[in-house]
Amino acid sequence: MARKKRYWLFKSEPYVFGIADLAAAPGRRAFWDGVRNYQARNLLRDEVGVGDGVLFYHSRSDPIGVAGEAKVVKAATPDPTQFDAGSKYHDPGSSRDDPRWLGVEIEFVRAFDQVVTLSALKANRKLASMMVTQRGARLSIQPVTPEEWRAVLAMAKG
DNA sequence: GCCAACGTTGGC
DNA sequence: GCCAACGTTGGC
Repeated sequence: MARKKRYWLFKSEPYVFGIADLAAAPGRRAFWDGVRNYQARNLLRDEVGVGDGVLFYHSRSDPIGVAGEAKVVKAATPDPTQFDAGSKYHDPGSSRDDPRWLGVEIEFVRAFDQVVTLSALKANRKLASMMVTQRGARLSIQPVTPEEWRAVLAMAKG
């Protein structure tokens, strides 16, 4: 019996790495690096699995919101940027024997014709308790319920 | 660019 | 182990 599919929202600043970059990546896949928050790291390590659905969210952009859909294709492995002294994600306190930071690999599924904006998410009563619509929700890897996932995809069609 | 909200650090 | 200071995130 396969594990149950889960859903997530991954935040990214599109001028660093956006849905278009994922679509243009080799094999339309990319390693999700740079997560440097323990709560997000723990989700990647313990909860995020192959086959899970990902809402690709653009933060600090215009428009802000969910820009497309991706899926997890490889479970968490050590994030190589933590060992790279030239990377802005370098963490001198992490060792190869006991890596502190992890990342998963995701694959492009589709870009929405129009971004489902944060203001539209906030206006949808079904999404009143969705994490991303809450004030001050900074977590970069957020759990999404199946109901929220369906509601967001329905908005993308509309 | 501002700044509120949040996470982390470090003195005690 | 508390909590003030500091650094970062991210909507506006």
